[in-house]
Amino acid sequence: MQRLTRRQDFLAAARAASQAMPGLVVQMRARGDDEAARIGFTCTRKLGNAVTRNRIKRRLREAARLTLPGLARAGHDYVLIGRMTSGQRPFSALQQDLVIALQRLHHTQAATRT
RNA sequence: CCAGUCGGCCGGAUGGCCGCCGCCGCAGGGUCCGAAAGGACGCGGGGGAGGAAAGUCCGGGCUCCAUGGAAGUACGGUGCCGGGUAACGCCCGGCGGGGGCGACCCCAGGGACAGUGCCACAGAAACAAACCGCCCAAGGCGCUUCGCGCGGCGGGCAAGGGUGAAAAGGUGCGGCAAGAGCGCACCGCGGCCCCGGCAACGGGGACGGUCCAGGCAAACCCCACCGGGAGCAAGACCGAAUAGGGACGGCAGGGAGCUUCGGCUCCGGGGCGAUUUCCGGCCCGCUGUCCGGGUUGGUUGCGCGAAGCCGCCGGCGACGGCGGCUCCAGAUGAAUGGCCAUCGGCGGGGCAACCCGUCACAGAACCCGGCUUACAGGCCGACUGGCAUU
Repeated sequence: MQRLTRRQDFLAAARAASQAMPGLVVQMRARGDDEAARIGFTCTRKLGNAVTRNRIKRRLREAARLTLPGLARAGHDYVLIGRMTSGQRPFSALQQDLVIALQRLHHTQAATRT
């Protein structure tokens, strides 16, 4: 899955819909095309030193790798944001957080569209 | 065995499933993304965080910019001596001072007769001082009158007390009215000579008592030596559309004047705003090809190096020389992982099997050499002081 690399894309995603969960925050933005879904990760310095931030980003990436291919929708950008809990939370729970967040985002999108 | 000092090293291990990023070999065919440059997708093999990767404090390599040489000024840095090194503010070996029974540890450790400045509080005084004091003592008064006492003009002293971080070398003897390097001895200090050492410095000798005298240079300063600036977002290359720049060609291009025949000037003309008139503003044609610059983007710089390991030789050592072997991360919104199992370490519980909890500091970003700071736990070696034993 293609990664987000431009600051512009991250800022656009931040303005769009977001869903906070115990282990992470997910942002979703509809790009308005039919291309494949893309994904980005954000870990701020608030989360800790470089080792902590790296670990959180890797767990988020692994969760996305295992979860997103079945759930991500084409034409959307997803940004996963790490939280203080992302490093210690059991991996299965973190994965479940991601699934629920995606379901909720898709649900509210469908509701506002109609 | 206990206590301690110094130096070096490690800093979880093994396996399974699923992933990520480079490299090499094979294949060189196709597909996809992109305007291009370029990138992705196959099979096999192998590699993939640290001792500090950190702080970004020094020294270099490399790159661009600047620069004729030398000297000076300003600014910044360094500061016992010798050596090591590409270089250093680093390291090694010495010296001096201080601490420890000792192994050993600590020290910005040039200059305070070049000058300026500061030395809080206390104290009389912090650079040439006299508070308490010690001593001599005029005139005066009293008495038991060739003396003594009271008091003290004036003067001497810096020993004792007191203040202080520091008060003008220390101790002792002599000396003196009282004292004082005033004299003497020893110690300290200073320059001179001799000896040892490459040197810092050490040892010895005779001499010096105006030994005119404190500390701070991490206050300014003086002296000696060193130093161009910026940094991989350095720099190099590739490179579309659009706008703008240049060259060449094609088509269109009213009149007059001047002309060195290339053009120039004036008048007219056309276009732009919903439209008409007036006034004002802006523009001077259309099109094709090519060139240069350059944005998003891409490639490179980018890892064979002051490299690592082993051995021998030289050196007290830092280190150097020779020989052999090895190839060992290369990301760029940034790979080096996620999950699980077994073992291991530590803490707690239990006689035990075992159970529960936990696993330090911390993540490469152009590359090296250092310094500093952080760090659970552990290993090895040398040495010191005790105790015990033979």
